[in-house]
This record gives sequence, structure tokens and C-alpha cells, in this order.
Amino acid sequence: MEKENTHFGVKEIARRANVSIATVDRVLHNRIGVSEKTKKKINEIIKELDYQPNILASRLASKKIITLAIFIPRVSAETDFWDAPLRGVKRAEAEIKKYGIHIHHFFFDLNDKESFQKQAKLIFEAGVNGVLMAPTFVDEARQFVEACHQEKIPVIFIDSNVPEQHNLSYIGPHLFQSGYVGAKLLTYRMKSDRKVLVVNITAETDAYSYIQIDEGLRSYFRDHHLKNEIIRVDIKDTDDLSVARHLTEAFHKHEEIEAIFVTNSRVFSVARFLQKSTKSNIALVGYDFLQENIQFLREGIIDFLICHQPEEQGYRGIMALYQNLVMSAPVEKIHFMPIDIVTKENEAFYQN
Amino acid sequence: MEKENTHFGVKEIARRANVSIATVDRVLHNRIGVSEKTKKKINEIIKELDYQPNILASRLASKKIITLAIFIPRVSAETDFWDAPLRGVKRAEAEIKKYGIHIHHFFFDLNDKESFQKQAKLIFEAGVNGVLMAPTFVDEARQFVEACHQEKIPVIFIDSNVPEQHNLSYIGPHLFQSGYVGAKLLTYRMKSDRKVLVVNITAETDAYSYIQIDEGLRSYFRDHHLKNEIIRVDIKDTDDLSVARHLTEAFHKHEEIEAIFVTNSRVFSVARFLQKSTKSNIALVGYDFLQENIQFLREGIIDFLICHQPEEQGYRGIMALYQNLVMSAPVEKIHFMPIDIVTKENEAFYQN
DNA sequence: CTGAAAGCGCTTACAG
DNA sequence: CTGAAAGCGCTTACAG
Repeated sequence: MEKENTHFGVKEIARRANVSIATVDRVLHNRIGVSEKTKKKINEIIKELDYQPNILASRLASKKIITLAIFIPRVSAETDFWDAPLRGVKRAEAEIKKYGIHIHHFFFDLNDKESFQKQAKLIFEAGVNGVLMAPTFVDEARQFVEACHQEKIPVIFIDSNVPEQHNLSYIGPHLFQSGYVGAKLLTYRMKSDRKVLVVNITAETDAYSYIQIDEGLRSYFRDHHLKNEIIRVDIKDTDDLSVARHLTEAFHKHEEIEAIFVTNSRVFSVARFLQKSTKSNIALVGYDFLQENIQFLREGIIDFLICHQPEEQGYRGIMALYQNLVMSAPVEKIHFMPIDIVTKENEAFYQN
Repeated sequence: MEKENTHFGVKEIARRANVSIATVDRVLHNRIGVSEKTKKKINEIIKELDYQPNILASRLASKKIITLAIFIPRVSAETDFWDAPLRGVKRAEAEIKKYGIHIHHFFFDLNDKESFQKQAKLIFEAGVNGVLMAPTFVDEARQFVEACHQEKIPVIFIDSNVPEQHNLSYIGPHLFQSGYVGAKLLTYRMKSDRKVLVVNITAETDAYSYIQIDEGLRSYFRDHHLKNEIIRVDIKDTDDLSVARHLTEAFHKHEEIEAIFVTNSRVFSVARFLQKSTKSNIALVGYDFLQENIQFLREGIIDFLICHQPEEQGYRGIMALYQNLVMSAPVEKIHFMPIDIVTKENEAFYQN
């Protein structure tokens, strides 16, 4: 069987317009040096034929390489959460690098705002064509996106969003709703009147995203007329010792704590504390499919993990930039990831 | 910036082997008409250079079109479950049809074994290059796969598996574990000693897959030393009336039923019954992200839906065939899908 | 402002 | 058993 030839190409357009294919190419890519008249004629024919460019041929012939930047926190000894998006990025890279797409990696330190700004500057100097980033430091991210926007460099956010910016897209969780789901999961093991502890372990002070999670959680309790007292503990020093100290204090003050919700992936740190202090009957819910978390999930110390497919976020982010830059494909401004519920029973088949 | 040229192509291989690129091409595709000696030499160079073919160029130059068959149940008035895999197939098709991949659709009737065999015959006569299918009728599927295997036509199963066949791959749930997860979800709302009703609504008599789900469910109760009596009802006539009749009977016989598990997507049918008979305090868990099921989930009549991303199964199945046929990429024999837990709270963001 | 020609890395008849 | 040449549908210098 042979390929049928229902699709028209540049050659046919050129023939109908009585011009050369070079001129058609110029119009196709909005390059200068074509008279308005020919341009108009060619555009009409393009529309008439519903011309679809052959990306295969285009990428094959093109000598241009497209450079993308991935700009996320460095994997640290404390948490390797950001390894997942990176895996997704690499998976995307493997698929498209033959087609002239290169990806440069830029990492910043979650505990160091300056490292973010330094890397942001480097990205700018590198002259990339698009950026996939985690807007962890909100104000700095805003500035960076604005600068990119001036240069017409598309930027996609993952993991958390900064609304009302000139970013091409956001790919990540609906944080409010994810807190809402977390609250539901918490309640499965709870008696009606005991206290709930919300633990927020992060050096970040803006903490824009944690507020949304917290609000989602509280909304659930309100919507269901649950009267449990909700206590909040903020822990700025993210090491185990500091976490243990804060938790010990909280348990001293509040005897009736029977459920803990950790607002990010550092739930393993709380699990370690619970394991050591042999507090067994406490419901524990947190975020993210990290190796350490899974271990505690298996042991029954963590009850549920909420996950937002970080690997997929990285993969989709790169692919969206690629589609947008190479094929001028439209990209939806917000793409919410599923709110996945991972338990001991289904973790084996979870696809990060 | 220009593409760098680190990758070697057929030209370089030909140069090093002192042959023409046509001969290299012959070796690359295991075509006949090359002396053992040249073949060996070329293969050595291919290995040495770690040659990676440029699929872009390959598909562009090739005149061959590849035809795939999708072979699944027809969407019926009773259930539109199979629309999801079909959407995935169409999404894959949209991505790869420009590259000479065509997909033919073959549907059979879930209540009619003969329709399966008739379509199977048609697929064979159509001379397709690969098949993505649901092996709903186990024995017939076995025969079909064997026949395809003789003709070296790769076959991929989705949704349910038939083990030990000559299929290229299975992409779908681990049914035992999915029943196990279902049991866990059931127990959230249960008092300790009441009865559990397992409802199996299907015209299919082999019911190979339902057995595995059932076993998973019972295992959970055993593993957790739960003494609840588990009653099983099989309903061959899949209409609402028949379902209502069987359930009424079950509730008469067993007063203490407080949880129902439906082994497939027809949980909406049970939900309708519960809604009408105003039995409110019964936990209900079933399968699949159908519009009707979601409605009952929102209303709180269904507590949980277990889902296996049927759309993704269709998409991946086609892409795996494509990778295998076009780039001779290896395909894993079994790919288990995640066991997703969908609730009222997270359904809005679920990606089928 | 426009066109002729070479080339991207393959595949495919065709000729020998 | 092997090779020279055309061509897939584009892009890219280069020349005018």
C-alpha cells in the first residue's frame, strides 16, 4: 500500500500562486521580503487548501536548533521531589532531541533566593527559546516572567502557579482542592471531636501555595460541619531535629491530636518523628510519591499520599513548549493535574 | 545556532564499509540480497557508531503506510465505557497519521460472541499490520491472537489480560490488586460485623477477569482478619429491571448488607436501585469514570470509583504498536495501569 | 522583492 | 549481490 496524496504541500501552493516555494516559505513563516500582494494571494491559497505543514520535513530540513531551559529547585539531601519533574523533562528530551530541540538545565537552591536570581540571569544570557520553571519564589518569578515576556520567550509554570502573569501556561495541581481532598482523607480515621494538626515545613516565606492548601482543608471541615480544632505549625528549619522539636511542643500543648496533615512532601520527616515517639494511632496524610514517603506508607505510618504526577508535569511542560514553538500550537493557560490518592494498596502501580 | 553533527547516518556507515547507502539500508532492515560478508562488516560499523536512525527522515522518505486495527466493544446504550479507549486511540491517530499510520476501527457486541468472530475475520482479511484489542471473549481471543502470531502481526491487549498468549503486550489493570483496593475503600464506611455484597453484572460467562477482582477483594478481608460475610450475586441480564430484581432479592435474604461492591462499570445501575429504594446508608464502590457514575458520585450515592485510565490505555496501545512496527522498539509484555481512586472531591481533575 | 538549487537523512525503484 | 539516482516536503543560503 502506498501513501495517498490528499495533502497539498508548499509545491502545490507555489504552483497555484505562480511563485516559487521559497516565497511560499517566507509567507508561511511571516518573514519579510514579500510584497503585500503576493502575500495576500498565497495566504488565500493556504487557507483554501487548509494547508498543514509536514513537521517531519520541516524539522529535517531546518538547521535551527531550539533551546529550552528547565528551571527548578536542585535535588537536595533533604528532598528529592524535584527529581520527578526532571525525569519527565528528560523523557521529553529523549523524544525530541533528534529534531533539534536542546534542553539546558538550571537549578536553584530552595533555601536561597539569590541562587534563583543568579540562575534566572544565566538563563537570560543563554538566550533560550522557552522556559519551563517552578515559580517557587513568587516575586522573583514574576519579574523573570515579565522580562521573558518582553523578549517574547514563552514561560510555563509547573508545580505551583502565580496567577495573572504573562506565562504561556500553568501545569500543576489545583492546590485548594488538593487540600480539600486531604481533609477528606484525614477524616477517615478520626473520631469526631479530636484535634487536627497542620504542619507546614518550608523555608519559603511567601508560602503562597500553602495558604491555598490550608484553605482547602479548612473548607472541607466547614462544609461538613466538623468542629475539630485545627492547629497550625510552621517550621522554617526543615531538618529532622527542628521538626521533632516543633512536634514535641505541639503534642505537649494539645493532647487530643489524632490527625496530622503535612502540606508538602516533607511528610516523611513527621513520620520519622511519629515512629520514634511510638505514637501509633495518629492519622497522617501528606504529599508526594517519594521513596521515603512510600516506605512509611508501606509501614502504615503514613495513611495517604496525595500526588500530582510531577514527572508528567515536567514531560508535558516541555512538550507544550515544543508544540508551541515548533508548530505554533495553542497551549491552554491552565492545565490542572489530577489529584491522585496513593495508599499502601495501590502504590505499586502508581505512575509518578 | 546550528544543529551539530555528532550523529552519524547511513552515509557515514556506507563510506566506512565501502558500500553504497542502499546496501546499508538493506542491512538495516534485514532485507535479502546482501552477502554475509558485507552484512557482517556493516553490522559491526552500525554497532561501533551506535547508529540511531532518524525516524523523521525515514517516515518522510517511506511510501509505506502502516495500518493498525482497533478491536473493542461497541459503545452501547447500556454503557459507554468503551468510548474512552477509543478517544485515546483517536488522540494517538491524530499525532501519527501524518506519518503514514492509518487506523481501522472494528467493533463487536458485548452480548454477542459471534459479532466478535465476524469482526476478527474482517480484520484478518483487511491485512492490517498490528492490532489493539480487548480480549473480552477469552477463547475466541486466544484463537485470534494465535492466528495473528502465525502471520507475525503484533497484538496488544487492553482492559483485561489473557495470560500466556503470543500477544506483544498487555496494557491494563492488575485486577486482583484493584479488587484489593476496592475492599479497602469499602471498609471505610463499614461497621465491623455486617455483610458485604459483591455484584457482578455481565452477560459474559467466561468472566475470567471478575474472578481475579473477587479474589483480590476477599484477600483483603482475609489479610485484615475481617469476618464480614461476603455474598455474591451474578446478574446475566444487564438491564436495570433485572438488576433491581436481583438486588431486591438479595436484600430480602440478607438484612445486614451495608456495603456493595460492583465488579465493573455498571455500578450506576446499582446506584439507581439504591436511590429509588431510598437505602441511604450503604457504602457503594465500583468501577470507571462514566458520566452516569460520576453523577452518582457527586450525589454521594457512589462512594468511590476505581479507574484504570481507559483512554490512556487506548493511546498507549496504539503508540506501542507504532513504536514497535516503525522503530522496532521493544515493548514490555505487561504494563499495569495505576489503580486510581476517584471521589466526589477529586473527580473534577481526573484525567480519564 | 523573488527564484533556482542544494540539502536534511532516509527509502525506493531501476539497472546492472 | 550491489550502486547511482530520484524523491519525500520542507529550509536555507545565494544570486539577482
